[in-house]
Amino acid sequence: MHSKLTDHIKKFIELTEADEQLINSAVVVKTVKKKAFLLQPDHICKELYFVSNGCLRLYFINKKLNEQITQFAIENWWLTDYVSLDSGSPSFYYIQAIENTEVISITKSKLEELFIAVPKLERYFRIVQQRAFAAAQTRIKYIYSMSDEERYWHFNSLFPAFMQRIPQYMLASYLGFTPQFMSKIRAKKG
Amino acid sequence: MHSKLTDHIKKFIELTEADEQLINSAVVVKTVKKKAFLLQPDHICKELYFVSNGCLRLYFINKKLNEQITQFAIENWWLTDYVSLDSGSPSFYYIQAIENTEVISITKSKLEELFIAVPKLERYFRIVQQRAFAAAQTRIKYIYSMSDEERYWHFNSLFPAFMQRIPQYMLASYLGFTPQFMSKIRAKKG
DNA sequence: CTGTTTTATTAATCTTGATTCATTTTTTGA
DNA sequence: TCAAAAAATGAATCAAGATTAATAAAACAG
Repeated sequence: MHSKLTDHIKKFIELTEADEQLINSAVVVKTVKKKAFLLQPDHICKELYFVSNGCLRLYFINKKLNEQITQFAIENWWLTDYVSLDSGSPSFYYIQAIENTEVISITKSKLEELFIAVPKLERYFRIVQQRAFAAAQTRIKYIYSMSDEERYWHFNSLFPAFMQRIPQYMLASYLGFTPQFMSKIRAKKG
Repeated sequence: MHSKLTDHIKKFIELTEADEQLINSAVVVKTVKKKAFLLQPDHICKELYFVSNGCLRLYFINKKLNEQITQFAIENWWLTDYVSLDSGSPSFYYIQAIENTEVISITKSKLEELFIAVPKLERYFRIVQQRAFAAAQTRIKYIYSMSDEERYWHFNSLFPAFMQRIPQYMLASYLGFTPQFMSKIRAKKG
């Protein structure tokens, strides 16, 4: 019994058939239509989402009442509001499907049970979290070492396929500038 | 046999006396004089540092040849360049002591051995990494929802004691603006 | 102590990217 | 298939914070 999730886990640790069954019976597969929400502000985030198919965005509404995207998640990425999940405090975020999406969802409490039943999963999540933090370190470095225009071209060169997949205004939001400024940049070079 | 590190670990998981001995014999205590370096660019980062006393900063030199600080670490915080550590690629960063500092240092390879000898340490590091990532999520939210001036006052209200501890120009660097702008802000209100 | 380095301040000018508002193009759903 | 909504573009003006340059104050080493 395998799933996109256990396939992913097996890239990092070994799983027995029994482990896989424990994992797959702890999770729930959810199909999320484009524009549907998995999390909304003021709700307490109780689940982690592993994208098996499609694309999610994490965003909040800023003081100017604009959507500010802070993360995307595509296939094989985990997404959740760890602040709300860890502390039990209400979230400030929306998690929304950008495309029709399939996620493998696990609740915080089921995950804690799973860590007891399959302790080596701690290792998998330790590695995943370490990589996520490394990515965040790198992102903060980019934020503080490139202008907005440079970050646009940089993102462009690193993830051309992803850029085809999302509306431009969402990338502008993620990169922290306005759609108008993005048009200006694009008009210049290409 | 305890240390500041095992005390910290015991806040998250239980350790036997034997576990503690294994941990403490895998690590090395280093005293780092103010302004001394634990990591410099072009070197491959092979160690993780747990600050038992003092204060470190992680920074790189940006295109304008200024120091850009991206992280601080005080007592009970881990600091390393996870990108270089994970991938074995040369680092872009400096890790430098801001004060005379004592760190508990462990190499990547010793840590891997320790994970085999004391598997429950995976859980400790999983939790530590998850919190670090949650902090990074929050930081990115602040970067994209407050002006530089707002972030200054916000930091000021959250960490007044830490502000006493570091030169102002380092905080300006961490917050992503110039010392001149910081003086302007301070002259206004406080 | 005292000269030197490090840190902080002030002010004038300049730049990047925001804002506002209008228009055009593309996508979507009934 | 076509109206309506969503997404992208364009241009004029504006503002937050950078740059430059000079000075002042504090910390430090010999």
